[in-house]
Amino acid sequence: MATINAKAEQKERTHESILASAARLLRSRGIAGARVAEVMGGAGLTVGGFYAHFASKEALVDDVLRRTAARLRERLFVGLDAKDEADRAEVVLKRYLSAAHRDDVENGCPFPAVVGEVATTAPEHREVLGEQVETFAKELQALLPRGGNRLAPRHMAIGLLALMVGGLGLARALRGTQLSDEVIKACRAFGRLALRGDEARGGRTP
Amino acid sequence: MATINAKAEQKERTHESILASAARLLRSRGIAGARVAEVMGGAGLTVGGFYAHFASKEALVDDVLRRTAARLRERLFVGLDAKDEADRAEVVLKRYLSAAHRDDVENGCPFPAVVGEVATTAPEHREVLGEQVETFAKELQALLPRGGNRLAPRHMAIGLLALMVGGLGLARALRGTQLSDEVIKACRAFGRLALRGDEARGGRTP
DNA sequence: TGTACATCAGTGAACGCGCGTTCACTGATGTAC
DNA sequence: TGTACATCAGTGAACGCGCGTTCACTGATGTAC
Repeated sequence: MATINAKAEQKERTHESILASAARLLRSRGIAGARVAEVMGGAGLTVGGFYAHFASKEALVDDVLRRTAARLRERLFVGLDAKDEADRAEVVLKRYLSAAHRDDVENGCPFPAVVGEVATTAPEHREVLGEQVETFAKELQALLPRGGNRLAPRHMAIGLLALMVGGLGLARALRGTQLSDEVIKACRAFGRLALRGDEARGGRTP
Repeated sequence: MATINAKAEQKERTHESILASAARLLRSRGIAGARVAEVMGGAGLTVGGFYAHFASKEALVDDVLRRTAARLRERLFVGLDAKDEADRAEVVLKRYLSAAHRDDVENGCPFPAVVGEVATTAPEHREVLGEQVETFAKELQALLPRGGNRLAPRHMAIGLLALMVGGLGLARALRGTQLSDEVIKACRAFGRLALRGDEARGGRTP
């Protein structure tokens, strides 16, 4: 019997490296652009072996969406306990809307690469995307200061998410141009204004 | 000679109907999803004739992007002179972030369908997309009230654009779910808050 | 412990399909004389 | 005005290519006795 299951362990390692390769490709090339043969190549394997690990490309994409979204949340929401309650969301905003995040496509947020395709040609991933958007919004909402009075916290969280996804998506699409940098800066400032505007007591000025 | 150029006129009409068909398909299926054969079919023609009108699919997509973005601006920015200066941007926000706009994909904003692909698999359209984003931001900026003091008007315009594109993109990706409606509502409220927060005089509350 | 058999992750070629583009052809329109 | 020729928008089949998936095969690992 040797090791209890050297074979199963090896398979699990392979499975992980396929997922890692797919996670990189999905985020940098989108759903259609993440080709099965290339995913397997990125894991040091050949095409045919893919179906010993996943029922279909669709199943792979769903798995990868869940994992990359979860990893994004971890990275984005870590170490906020030490921060002042009023600053937490602003820290998230800065982490998300940064040139570093825009440029590190392979390890960043999967939403911008995927939202358009789910709307147009890949509705089969709508449910998973919905789950992940919902989870993200809920966790972000939990970080918001309680003092907000003008906007429901859930609306604040969803609005911030849309601003971040829209801003990062545009910035990535325009990568290399001056506008790309402006988009990041503008969305940061815009988000900060909304966050602080929610704290401000004053109504509209006459 | 008969009519001076019945042939040329017919060709121009055909050209327009190809563009109209492509405009519908590009917005509802994205770049890759808007197939040349289907575009021609939508104009009542067959594939082969396409190249009498466009040098390539790439050229068609660029033309369509320019036209659909221009038409969007017209629809979005029309009839605002009658409105109070402070309300104009809010009207645009409501027009853009509406269930009607989400559902009328074929006639709506082309950005959500296209941004992801330009970032991932179709960088050849980056320049045109950049032009259109720039133009949109400039025209939106011109509508903003002058009183704003906390946020540069250009940042306000770009932030609103990112929020709108991100919000509509998410809402379309999640079409048919409750979250989709929430996204629209939340982004509207979020954008309004930012617009009004910019007018408010008060700084942060202690 | 050894030996014969079973399992199954991974290989690499092949399959079927759909795409953008090309091309020989057609027929209606326009031109030359 | 009539006639022969030129033009060219549009047709529809074919081309080359890349994709997701299938499948017969392999060899290392695990099991039975």
